[in-house]
Amino acid sequence: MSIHLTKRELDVMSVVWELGSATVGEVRDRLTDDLAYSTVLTVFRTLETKGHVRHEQEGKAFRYHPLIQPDDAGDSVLGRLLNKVYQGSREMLVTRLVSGENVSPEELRNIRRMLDERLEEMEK
Amino acid sequence: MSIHLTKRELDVMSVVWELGSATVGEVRDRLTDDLAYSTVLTVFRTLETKGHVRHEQEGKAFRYHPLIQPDDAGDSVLGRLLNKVYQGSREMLVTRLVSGENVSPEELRNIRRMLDERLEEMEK
DNA sequence: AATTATCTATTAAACAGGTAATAGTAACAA
DNA sequence: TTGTTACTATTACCTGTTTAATAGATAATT
Repeated sequence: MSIHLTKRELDVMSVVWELGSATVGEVRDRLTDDLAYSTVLTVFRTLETKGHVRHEQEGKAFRYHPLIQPDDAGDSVLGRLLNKVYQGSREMLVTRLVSGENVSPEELRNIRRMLDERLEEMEK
Repeated sequence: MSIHLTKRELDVMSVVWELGSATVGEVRDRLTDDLAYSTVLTVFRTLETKGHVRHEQEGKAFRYHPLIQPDDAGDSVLGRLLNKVYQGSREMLVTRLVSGENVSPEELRNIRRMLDERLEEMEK
């Protein structure tokens, strides 16, 4: 049902999503942790086995394409977080999300506007 | 730095937070998955090793008390989710959080009000 | 053509997570 | 006091995750 990614798998998928598609080398260069080439390759292998990416040949290398989107992976985490940590209260979760210094007023206003639109949508 | 809980650890902590404190039996009774007594005990053991709970004797049983709060555990998950899945965009995350059928207009309005208050707070 | 660099494939090993059986212990009930 | 019950302690096993060394293949370079 819901997709679970391990920490490393998420690290790799994150880069793939960001770039649209990626090779082992590209991912390796972007990861903060300095992993061996074969390590990143192994992660891609498992991701492919699980059906989360596919690859095509590009020169001598493989280029990997995502078969799942961020939301697919996010939903399960978000759901568990919501229920197990914030007792199902979206408000509590968002409250925590927007507390902290580095959150700009603009971002808050954007979120508010999004909520307005969604509320209007629901009225209809 | 940030606290990481595994799936089962989170299941157990969730009950402990909800009840304020809990014994192995109490947790076991509340979990949807039917785990052996010793399984739940083992999870408590690791939680205690990691410093997330402490216990005191109560009759012949142990009563476990939380040493971390929901937010402590939530922040790391939320942070990783925000950065790896939603590319740092809180708006994208909240958008996904409030999409879905079972979100009431009231809840959305409450969140909006919370944002208003927080925005006002920032003006000062 | 030979060398070098870059890639994939294979294999494996160390570690963490999840589960529980079994043994031992303490309290309680008859 | 003896048996039963509810608990903790110990130990172990299986699976998945993470990491990488090494070998083999392919492309680029000189």
